[in-house]
Amino acid sequence: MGKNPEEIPGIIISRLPVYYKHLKQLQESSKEYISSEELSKLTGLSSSLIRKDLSYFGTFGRKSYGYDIYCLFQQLSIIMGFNYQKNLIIVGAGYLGQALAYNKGYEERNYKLKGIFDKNPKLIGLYLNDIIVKPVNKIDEFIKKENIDIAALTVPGGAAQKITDRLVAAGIKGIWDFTEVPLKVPKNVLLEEQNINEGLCKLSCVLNKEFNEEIDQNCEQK
Amino acid sequence: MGKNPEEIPGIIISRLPVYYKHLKQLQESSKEYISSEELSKLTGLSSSLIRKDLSYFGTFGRKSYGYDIYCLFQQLSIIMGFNYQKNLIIVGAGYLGQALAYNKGYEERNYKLKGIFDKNPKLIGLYLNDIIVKPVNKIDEFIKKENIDIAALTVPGGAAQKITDRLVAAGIKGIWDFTEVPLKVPKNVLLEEQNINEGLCKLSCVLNKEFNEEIDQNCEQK
DNA sequence: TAAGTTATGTTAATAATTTAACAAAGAGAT
DNA sequence: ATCTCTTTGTTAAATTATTAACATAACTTA
Repeated sequence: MGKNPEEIPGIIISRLPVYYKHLKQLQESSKEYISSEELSKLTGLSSSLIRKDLSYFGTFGRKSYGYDIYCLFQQLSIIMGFNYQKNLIIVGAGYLGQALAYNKGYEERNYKLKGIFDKNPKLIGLYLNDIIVKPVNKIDEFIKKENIDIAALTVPGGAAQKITDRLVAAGIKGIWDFTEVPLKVPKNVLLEEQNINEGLCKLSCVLNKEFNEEIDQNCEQK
Repeated sequence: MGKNPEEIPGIIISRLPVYYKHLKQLQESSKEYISSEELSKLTGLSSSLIRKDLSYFGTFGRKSYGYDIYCLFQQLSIIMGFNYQKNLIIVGAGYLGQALAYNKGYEERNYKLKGIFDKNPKLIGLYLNDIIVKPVNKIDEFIKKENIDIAALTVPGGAAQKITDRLVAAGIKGIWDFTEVPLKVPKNVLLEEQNINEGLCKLSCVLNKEFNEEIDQNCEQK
């Protein structure tokens, strides 16, 4: 049929990696099928929600068996676009950029790390995971020639918007943004904010809540 | 009053770092007040939603002026628990662990990096951002003695659950999880999954959607 | 001091998401 | 072949989240 104009709800997309992670692990077991009820126990999501999420993309289950683990994993891979190659560059070869250079997650998702760029002369020429760090002034040409789809942005906040504009002008399709500053990109460019420190915010926010509740309880007891 | 038993909805918590980021940047300008309407333009969230989110925590605005940028920033910091110190350790001193050792985000959020652990003898003894890498067998004692609240987990997937159990047994309050595997923790321990590669999933999922739509359109034209 | 603006905080309406319920399909047992 | 059991995919209900509307408060100008 082709559910063309309808966008996949972001909230569903955000759960796909959860299913993916568990199905990947399940493949190491001898289990062949898994029910939505079992998946529910593993993921903490309700079985109803899992069935609904999956049914959004098609009919993958088998009545009274459940889902074929291998097939569902393959289907999810296709849904998440892992079946064709995406070309990636890293912009900023500091500590975080280096960690991304050695990240193990690219291959299974069919991302191909094509280049690493920095403006610091001390880093240029360095090899990271067999890829040489190039000067950032070659970046525009490289994006066009090598058909780069996605740029991981790990530059200091002050430089971020300027380099972003440049990436956009060169035709980048998506930015995997590790900076801490608000970036502006045109609507046709994807911006995926991967703010590391957001996790710290959530953790202390909830810890703080629990901490305050303890205090409240102590007060009430008096 | 004390809104005790009610938990802060996760969806609101997830927007707090967005407000925080923009207010931080706004402090560099000479602006003193900002309206929900202006914040809406910056964040892309509706002004109504912004007012509602903020009103969840109290009455911070001033009629016909808007919000005092500095005060709101301070309030958000308190809400997210940045007003008291959280002690942090990094478990796993590989590339990602090293990047986290040099992460600049701790100080402003009042996280204190107290220790780094690894089992690899080649890494033990190494100094990362002036902190020595210790052997992982000292970790239990360290957590208790140094009152560690949060552990950043950057070990290989295979070792993750085992070390998690150990952290939990030692009394850790939260785990900032960078592994790719599903972890099990008891309900009283916070688990914040900071899966780096989730961003790649979302990016290619949406790119894939657009790619398929282009194909669909080409087919229809025939 | 009154009229006109601005922008909040909150209530009401709408939309999105999740859960619950169940009919239908299929498998296994008798 | 029939009965029972399992588990899906889907429809309906309940819940949660977002947007729109507006009364109220406070500032500005005349």
